[in-house]
Amino acid sequence: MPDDIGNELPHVLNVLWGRAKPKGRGRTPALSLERVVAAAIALADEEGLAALSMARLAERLGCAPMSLYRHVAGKDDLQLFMLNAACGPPPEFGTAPADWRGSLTRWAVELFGVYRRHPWIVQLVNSPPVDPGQLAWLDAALRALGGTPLAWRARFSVVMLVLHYVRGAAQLLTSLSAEPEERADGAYAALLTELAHPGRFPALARAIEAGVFDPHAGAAPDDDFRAGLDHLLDGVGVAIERAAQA
Amino acid sequence: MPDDIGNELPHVLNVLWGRAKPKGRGRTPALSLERVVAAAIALADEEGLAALSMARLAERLGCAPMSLYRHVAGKDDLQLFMLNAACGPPPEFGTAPADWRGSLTRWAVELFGVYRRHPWIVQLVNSPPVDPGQLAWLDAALRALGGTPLAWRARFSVVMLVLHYVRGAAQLLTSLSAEPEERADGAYAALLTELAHPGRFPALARAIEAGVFDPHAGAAPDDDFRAGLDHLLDGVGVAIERAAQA
DNA sequence: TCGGGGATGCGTATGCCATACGCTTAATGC
DNA sequence: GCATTAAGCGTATGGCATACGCATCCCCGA
Repeated sequence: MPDDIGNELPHVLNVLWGRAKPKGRGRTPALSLERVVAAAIALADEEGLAALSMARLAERLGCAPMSLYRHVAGKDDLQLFMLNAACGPPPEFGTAPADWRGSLTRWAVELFGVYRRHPWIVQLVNSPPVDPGQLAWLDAALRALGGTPLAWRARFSVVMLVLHYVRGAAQLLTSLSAEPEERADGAYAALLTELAHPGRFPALARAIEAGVFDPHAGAAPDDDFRAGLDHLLDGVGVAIERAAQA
Repeated sequence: MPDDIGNELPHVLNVLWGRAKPKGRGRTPALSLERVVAAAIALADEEGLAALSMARLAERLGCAPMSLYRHVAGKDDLQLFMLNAACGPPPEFGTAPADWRGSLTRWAVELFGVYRRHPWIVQLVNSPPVDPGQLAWLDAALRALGGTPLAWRARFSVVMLVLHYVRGAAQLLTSLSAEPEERADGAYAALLTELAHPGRFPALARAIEAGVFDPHAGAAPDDDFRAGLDHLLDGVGVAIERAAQA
C-alpha cells in the first residue's frame, strides 16, 4: 500500500508533489504559497540569502510576519519551496538522445544559467534533492546519457561530476563578481598579488602574473566555464568508449 | 611601496599573514586566538555549523561571550580563521613533479579527507580564498601540474575542476550520511522510490532500481569518489596530450 | 436569509542571536 | 608604587524565528 507511505510523509513533501487536498472552505486567502515563494525568490535574488528574513519578506508582501506561517511551516520549508520553484523545468530531450555530449552540454549550460540567476541556490543545498523541480533536472541529465553504454551507476557518477562542476563554477564566478561596491573589479587579483609572494607560493604567484585572476584579461567567464566543461566531457567520452569496447 | 598597501589591509588579513605586531603589555591573556579557533572548529565538527554561536563557544571555553571579541572582530572573522586553520598543510611535492596525475590524485584525496572531517567548510566558502591555508592548497595543486605543457590559465581551470568535484562529492556524501537518527540509513533511497514514479521520471526511476542511492549496494563511497576523480583526470589527460602536440 | 464551522490574518510574547559600549581588573615598565 | 595599557566581561539593543491564541471573514447548509 504505497499510499500509506504517502500519509507518513512530511506535509511539505505532500504539497510539493501535489498531494495536498484542496480546502475550499473558510476565509478567502489574500496570500498564496505561490506569491510567498515568488516574493522570497525575488528578495533572495536582489539582496542575497542573508537578507531573506520572514519579517522582511512579510514587509515586501504587505502582510504581517506571522501570516506567512499559514502557507509555510517555517523558514526551512520556505527554502525548500524556493529551491523547487527557482530551478524551473530542465531542457527537453528524448529518453535516449543520440548526441549525449550535446544534450549534457545544453543541460549544464542551462543549469549554469539558473545558478547565475539565483546564486543563493548554491548556498542552501545541504541535503539531497526531494522536490520535483530538482529531481526533474536529475532525470533529464540521466536521460542525456540514455544512449550510451554506461551502467546506471556510472551514469549517475557522470551526472554528479557535471553537477558539481556547474555548481562550483557558478559559485566561484558569483563570489568573484559580487564584490558589491567596496572594491573595484580587479581588487581580488591585486590583493593576491600583494599576499602571495613567490617564495612562499611559487606556482600561485606565476599564475597571478599570467593574469589568471584578472577579470579583463583572457576569455569571458562563460567561455572559461565552457572550456572546463569540455575538459570534463572529454573524460566522460573516454569512459564511454571504454564501456563500448567492453 | 608595497608596505603601504599592507597598512590598508583589513586587520584580519594582517593577523592571518603574520603581520600583526606583538603587544607585550597589559593583562596576561587567559584566552588566545588559537584556543578560540580550535574550540570553534571542534564545536562545528561535533554539532555542525548551525550550532556554532558566540555564546555556545564562550560556554565551551569557560569565558563570557564578549571575551571572544578581544581576539576576533566578529563571527565572520572567526570563520575565516577557522577556514584557514582547519584545512591544514597540503601534501608535499616538488615544483614540477613528473607524475602530475599521481600528485593531483593525492591532493584531491587529501582535500576530500579534510572536507569529510570538517563538513562545515563547504558551507561557508562564499568568497575567494584570501588566507594562507587555502592559498597553500591552491599553490600545491598548481605545482602538481608544473611538469605539464599546459598554460597557466589552463592549469588553473583544471585545478578548479578538481576542486569543485572534491567539494561537491564531499558535500553529497556528508548530506547523505548525516541523516542524524530520525531515519535509517537507506531512508533517502526509499523516499525516492516512493516519489519518483517511472512515468514522470523514467531515467531516475531506473537508476533508483539499479540501487544507485542504496548505500549498501555497490562500491564504498570512497571508491565512488575515486572513480569519478579518474573520469575527471582522464579528461585532463586528453587536454595535456593535446597541449603537448601543439 | 441567516447562523455556524473553519480557515485566514495577525498581535503578542519568548528566547536566541550578534554585538556596541564602557567599566573593572591586572600585568608591565618606569 | 604608579601610570599605562590591554584583557575580561556586564549590560543593553535590536533583529531574528516562531509558539499561541484571538479576531475576522467567508462558504455552506438550513
